[in-house]
Formats: sequence, C-alpha cells, structure tokens
Amino acid sequence: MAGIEEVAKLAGVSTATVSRALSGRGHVSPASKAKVEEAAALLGYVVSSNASSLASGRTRNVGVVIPFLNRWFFSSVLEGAQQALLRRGYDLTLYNLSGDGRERASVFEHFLLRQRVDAVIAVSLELTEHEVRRLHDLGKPLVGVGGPIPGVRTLTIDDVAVARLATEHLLGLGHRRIAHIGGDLEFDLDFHLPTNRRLGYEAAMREAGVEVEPRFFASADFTIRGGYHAAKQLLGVPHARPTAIFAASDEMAIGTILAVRDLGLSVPRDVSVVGIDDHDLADFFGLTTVAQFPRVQGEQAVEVLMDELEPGLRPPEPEATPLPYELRVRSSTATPPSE
Amino acid sequence: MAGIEEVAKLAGVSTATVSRALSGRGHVSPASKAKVEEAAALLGYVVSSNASSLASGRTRNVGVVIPFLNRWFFSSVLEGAQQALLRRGYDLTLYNLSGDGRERASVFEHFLLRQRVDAVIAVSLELTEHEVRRLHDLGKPLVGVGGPIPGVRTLTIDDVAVARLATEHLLGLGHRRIAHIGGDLEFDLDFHLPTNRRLGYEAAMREAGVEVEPRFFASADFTIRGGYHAAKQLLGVPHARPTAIFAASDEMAIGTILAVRDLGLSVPRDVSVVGIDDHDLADFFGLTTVAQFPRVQGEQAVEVLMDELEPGLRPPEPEATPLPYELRVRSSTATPPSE
DNA sequence: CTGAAAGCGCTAACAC
DNA sequence: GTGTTAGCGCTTTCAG
Repeated sequence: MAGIEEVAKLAGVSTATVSRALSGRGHVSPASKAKVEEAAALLGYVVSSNASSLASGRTRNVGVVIPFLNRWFFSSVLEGAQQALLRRGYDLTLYNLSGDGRERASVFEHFLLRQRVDAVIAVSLELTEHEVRRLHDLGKPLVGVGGPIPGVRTLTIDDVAVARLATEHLLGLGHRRIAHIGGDLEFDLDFHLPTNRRLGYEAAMREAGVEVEPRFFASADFTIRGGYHAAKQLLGVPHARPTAIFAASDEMAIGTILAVRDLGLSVPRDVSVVGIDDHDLADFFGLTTVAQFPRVQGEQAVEVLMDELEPGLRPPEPEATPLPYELRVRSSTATPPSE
Repeated sequence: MAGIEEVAKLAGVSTATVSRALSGRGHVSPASKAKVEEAAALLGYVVSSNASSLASGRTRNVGVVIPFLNRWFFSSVLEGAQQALLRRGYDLTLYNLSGDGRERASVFEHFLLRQRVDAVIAVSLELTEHEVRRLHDLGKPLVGVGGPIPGVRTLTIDDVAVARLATEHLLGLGHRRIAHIGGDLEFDLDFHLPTNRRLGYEAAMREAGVEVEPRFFASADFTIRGGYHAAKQLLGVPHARPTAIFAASDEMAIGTILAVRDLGLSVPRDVSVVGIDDHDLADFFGLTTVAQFPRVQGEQAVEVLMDELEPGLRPPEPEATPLPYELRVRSSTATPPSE
C-alpha cells in the first residue's frame, strides 16, 4: 500500500503539498498539482480514510437511520440519499432499525459514539430529545425525512394537505360516501402520518358539508394485503356502501382495487379509489394518486447536510421544508354511480 | 469528548489496560476490567473508531455492494446482513450500484481504496477478475450472494434445481403445455440466474419427454408489470394455449395471475401459475412458489466473513454453498383442465 | 497481568 | 505556493 510519503517523493514535493493537491483544500500550483496527481495515479495511491479522519476530524461518511428497507417509500429515500452522497464522495453507513427496539439503543452506542459519521439522516423516525441533543452536542448535523423531529430540520410532505387534496378530488367528482383506509395506530408512534392524513380527509369532508361517518373508516398496515381486507370490510355493508375509497397509501389502495374486483364490482364504475405515493405499481393498476417523491427527499436531505458540512452560500431554509406533491389522475376514479 | 486517557486516570490504570479491557484483546484482571468499565460508563466514553482503526488496521465495518434497493430479494438480503453485522458490533457501509455504470468504478475507488472496510459482500454482482484480485491483494475477504463470482466464496441457490423443481411440480400435476417467463437478457449480464432457471425448466421438460416449444417462452424484467404483459402474450394464442406458466420470479408470477384474470380466465382452473421466491405477496395471491430465503443469505454471508475476519474454529466450507429452497404449494396450481 | 512508548498515515498550523 | 512538524486517539510490542 503506497503511502503519502511515496507519492510526495515521486512527485518531488512534500507530503503537505500532496495532501493539499489531492484534497483540494488550500492552494497548490497547477504544476505541482499535476505532478502529484500523476504520481498518485501511478502508485495507485488513495488516502487512508482513517488517517485522514483522525487528523482532520471529518469522516466523509453519513449515517442513515431507517426503520424499513423493504418498503417503497423507504428504499426510495435511501436510494436518493445514497446517490447524492456518492456524487459528493461521501459514504453511507446504514442503520436499519427494524426488529426489536433493543437495536435502537445499540445503534446510538455504535455510531453516535464511535464518531463514525459526520452527520445523520433520520428517516421517519422520531428521535428522543435526548438523542437529538446528544448529536447536537457532538456537533453532528441531523436532518429528518418524513417525520417531524422537534427542533430539527425536517423534509416532509404536508400530509394533511395531501390527504385533503385526494379527498377533494373525490368530492369534486361528486362522491359523498367516501371511506378512508388509514394507518394502524402503531404506525403513528414514530411518525404521525396516519393521523395527519386522516385529519386532512376529515377536514375536506367537513368543508364540503359531508358528514364523516365512523363506519367509513378502517385501518390497516400500509400493505396490499392490509388494504385488501380493510376494503372488503368497508364494502361489505349491503346498503349505502361507499362509492369511493381514499387509502392513505398506494399499496393499500391497490389492495382496495383487488378487493373491489373480488367483490364482483368494478373500479371506477362502482367504486373509485385513490391513494398516496405514486408507487411503482400505481401506474400499472391505473391508480389515481397524490404523488410524492421520496428519491428527491433523500437527495434533498443530503443537500441540506452538505450546506452545514461544507458551508457554501445558500441561505439556511426554514425548519420544516414543505415538499412537492402532485395529483395524478388515472383510471381508478370517476363520477359516482347514479344509483 | 472523553478520551482514553481520562478513563485510564479515573480507573487508576494505564491507557494500555483500558484498551485491553474494553476490546477484549489480551488479558486483564477482572478487578481492573471492572474498574475500567465503570470509569468508561461514567464518562460516557466510547472508542474513536478512526483512531482505533488507524492503530489496529481493523475497521469493524463491512461494505455491501448491491445493484437494487427496491426489490424484494435485495432489500431482504441487505436486511439480513445488516442485522447480523449489528449483532457483532460491525457497521455496514452501503454501495448501491443502481444508475449508470460510472458509479461502479467510483465505488471501487471509494472504498476499496479508501480502506474503509474490512470486507466486502457483493450481492448479485459479477465482479471482474481485476476487482476481485484487487480486494484479494488488500487482504479483504470477499463473499458473494446470489451470483457466482469466479474464485470467490458465494452463497446462492441452485437456480437450475429450483427451476426444475417448479417445473416438475407442474408436470406432476399433469401439465404438458407449460410456458416459461424468464428474465430479460440484460439481467443475465451480471448474474446468470435467468439462463439457469430456463435451463432447469428445459431439463425438466425434456426429462418428462415434453417438447420445449419456443412459443411457450417469453421474457420480462422481473416486475409484476413485466410478468403481466409477458403472460398476456403467452396466453393470447387462440388454440392450444399453455395450461400452466412457470415464472422465474414471484413478481412476474403475480403479474401472470393478474393477466389471467383480465383475460377472463381463472387460476388455477384454466391456468396454473408457479413462481420462485416466496415474496411477501405470494401468500396473499395464493401463489405456489419455490421459496428461497434471502434474509438468511444475508446473515450467512456475514457469518462467512466473520470466520475469516475473526478466525474461529469452524472449518471453511466449500466455495459455492448450496442454499436451501422449498416448494410451497398454494392455490395457484392444480391439474390441467380436461379440455 | 500491566505500563511505557513507538507509531498507524494523514492534516493543519506555522513559517518561509 | 510550499515545506516542517506536531499531533489526531488509539493499539501494540516490549519490558517488567
């Protein structure tokens, strides 16, 4: 393993110049820079990140803490973050907090304390005040994605507004008996998305002067299967069944579509269905949905961190940046049946 | 940030003893050990991984290189690896090679060369001989999951045998017109799974004395949508349409089920469908499939690495360890229609 | 079983 | 613009 000294010798300069030339910090004459780069390439030299980190205090590594890997939203955020980091020469250390809660403490032991990372991205995870403070004391920037963390810069869509938009779309089509499939309460612990989406739904209903009926609400676990069963429940009533269902996620909406079919009904003739996400499968199922852009959220989280890590000129943005979303009308929604 | 020195002072021992007590390397009297641990806890001390790595040459970090994050197989492997590593106090640095191939070179620059990791897990990625050698020269253990890498310990199911099993299941039910949805050729570049599964299918057919008809083959991209379109193609012929379809993945099999329904046919009455994976959704769709266990594959990959990283007593296993798989019969397969 | 001390390979003042 | 040099915080011989 060639070291910096050998490169310096070969290039005919000092190790300090090599370091400067290769890291871009401080000024180096173009001539020296060229020599250094040539020498480094020749020897296949690359800095030892450990030595560099130890000496500089920077690791060029950010930690991503995330509760699921196998769900569309989460893997998309992760993908976006990974790519943005890679582009900037940063590594991504992954902490998947699925499984028991014991892991969580362990993770904080691990990497907060081992100083492996320069910054942390917390996805849909509500950190305790203690955890936040601990990071803060260490001077590690922290940014949240998808779940508001008190006192922390967070990227998240406005769940209330998104749900309202979806509901208003159905109301606009003339629907009045609109049911909602929300998230199980357990999903509300760490990120209040289920509650917020339900609030948006109820607000839109009330504003339109439509009563919110408890029998038009069901909860599920954000999966296709969960949505399927919830929808069957909602549609099972013989009379005055809902003419539309707004599901809090596309996967549940897809489950709903499958349930409608299995009930011998047709989407959108008998029942309109709308979701949230614009999941990979939404287009395939012709699902009308409110799109959000998790990849972009991951990328943007990285950008925010970079502003703090490598201070540029951009003005710091407000604490909770609202993210874009967009209604995508496909073939799962239509005017209600005329009865 | 408390350092090792402060801990040593508080515990009344030398830094060397603190190091030994906390790392478990070398012998320390129980008494000292207790004192050190108490002092460390009191000060909230945790070793700096950089300093430790620099001095010891070990990073307690492994790199995982993986082409997709948003596919069931891959996120499951990742999850398994992550958990197994966490348990052992290792970090996982993620390198997602989706996107352009440029990234790939960059990744090798990054972490091979920055010596960030002690070992590498390559998931469904065929490394070049050069890449393998480079890692080897650096003394970094490398283990593959899901795609055979020449000269490298690899965990993978026997794709030929798995496909044969799925096909034999259909043959055993009396099917003769069995179509196969395989992977696009582009997927074959990095891991030969599509080809191998097709070979297994053909072998089973021939052994049963059934001719393999080209019109009974279609390829897709391993997605539900891809499977759907491929299945429509296969089932579109007016006469002598296949009575069974074996898809090379569950997602394609699910697409097939949806296509069958849309064609006004019924699974399994008109068409039997079998897949490979035992995807989360397989049970929901009543899909008969050959289950594989990607989480376990991820965990096992870690185990293999640990044997090399922290040599224990276990005998090294053969280069290509066959992994378990298992036919799970559900409601998507039945005897063929009697015509 | 424990301590002293020499680095691990780089970066960042500081001088020039 | 470039060289000199003192660490970064730990691990690990080597003595004892």
